[in-house]
Amino acid sequence: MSTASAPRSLTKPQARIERIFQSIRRQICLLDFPPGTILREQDLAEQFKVSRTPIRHVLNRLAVDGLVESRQGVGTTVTTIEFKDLIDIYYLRATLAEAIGDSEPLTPAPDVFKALDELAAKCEELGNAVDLRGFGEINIGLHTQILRIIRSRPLRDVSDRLFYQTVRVWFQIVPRFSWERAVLELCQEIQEVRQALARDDLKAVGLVHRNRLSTVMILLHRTLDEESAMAYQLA
Amino acid sequence: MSTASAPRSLTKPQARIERIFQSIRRQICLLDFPPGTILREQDLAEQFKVSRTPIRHVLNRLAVDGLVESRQGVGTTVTTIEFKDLIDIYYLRATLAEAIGDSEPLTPAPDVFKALDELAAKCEELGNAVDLRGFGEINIGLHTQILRIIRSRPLRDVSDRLFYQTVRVWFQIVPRFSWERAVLELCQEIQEVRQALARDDLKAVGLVHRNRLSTVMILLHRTLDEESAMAYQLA
DNA sequence: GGGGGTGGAATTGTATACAATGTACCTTTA
DNA sequence: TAAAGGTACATTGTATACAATTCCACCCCC
Repeated sequence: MSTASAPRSLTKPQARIERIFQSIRRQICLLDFPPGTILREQDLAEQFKVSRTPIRHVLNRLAVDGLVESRQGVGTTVTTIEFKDLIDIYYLRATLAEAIGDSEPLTPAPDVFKALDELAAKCEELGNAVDLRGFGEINIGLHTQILRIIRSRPLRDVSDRLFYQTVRVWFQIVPRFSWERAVLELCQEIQEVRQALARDDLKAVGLVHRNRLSTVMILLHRTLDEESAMAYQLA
Repeated sequence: MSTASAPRSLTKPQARIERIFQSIRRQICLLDFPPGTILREQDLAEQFKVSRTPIRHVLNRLAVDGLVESRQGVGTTVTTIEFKDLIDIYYLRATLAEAIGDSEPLTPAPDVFKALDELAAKCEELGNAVDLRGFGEINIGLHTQILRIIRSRPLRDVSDRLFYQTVRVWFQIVPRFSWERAVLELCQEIQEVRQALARDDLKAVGLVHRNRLSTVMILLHRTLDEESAMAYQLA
């Protein structure tokens, strides 16, 4: 991934680290770096044209979020989220989604609607051919817009972290499920969020979001049960 | 991953960083380092007998949690949590506390009871004289024990982070309120948590906890209103 | 032919020198 | 005298050399 031309003198160091962090996190969550990938600090340093030091800060933060794991003498590997944790996180996210609307109404910036419309358009196109990466990108896009209407900063921070801990699950779920239905439900959520937003009904936004999270959670439970059954058959 | 997970071995570098992290965080939250304090990396390095490098990792993590803030050329200062954020966090914590009991019952380790009894004893003693630091220590102790009965690791991690973002508020609240009542309510929560735990009623533990958080939240709202009134009078 | 030990290469963790930056104080000038 | 500018110092951010650790291939020995 090519980094933008670096006017280093104009960018504050913390902002640069933040950019690198988001870039690597995105690559992890879109499976450009699939689980198990070994990220070498030296390679990343060369890619981003910095030394290992700021890269280590970024990896350290990713490790706190559980997206990578560093072991001395081995390397920094992209993690696989435990299935059990995945369900727990989805339960948390569903709970928190209900809390989105519990604050005073927040009039969203006008470009939120534009962004949502663009996402909806892209999502429609997805129906034509299976494109998991595109699906992931739209998911991230929707998440980004939902974040923007959450007034409470702590809630925003927690939601963001939990989201990025779980996005990758779609790459496992969709193939075992139905591409058409996954796309359809994503389209529906975007539309419903947009409509709820248009009537300043934050509570509805939260509930729409909660319901889709809940759907995924049920799917995860089903998958877990199937795996348990498989294990039982083998035993 | 986070502080909630058990350290592997105290000899490994990651464990050492974890120890330093918890040490500094504790000192911040007990106001050994009051808000506004400038933490110099060199001083901390000498204090912990390491170089600046691991100290920087720790401070970086504390900065992510919002407990400190680093500015190049100035220093790393202990932050003051915004009042608005404080209320939001308490609302979040109250919401999450209700979710504690939503998982399958978890039989607590026997030493949880012992730890709670010790905390209760210490809390009784607090009634004799005002001791804000002791109050904070018991608060942290209670939190630590409650963490141990949360099965869901993601919920544990989030709860832990939010707790340490808000403990310091007691040092503001108690003086403006009533020392006796604060101690009494803390004692009550410890007792009620212990009782609920004794009958394997995790849901009750969560609700007891939620109720106290809710009490604090109301207090915070009241304080906020008073400050608004003051500002109004001045204007 | 197999098992275990040994050395080398690769990688993360640490220490340290240097660069960038902000603050305070002092100097100079209108 | 006050204000503007510059200079020195302290601090964080970065780069890099070195230490610690791990993995693996190779080889020796049985």
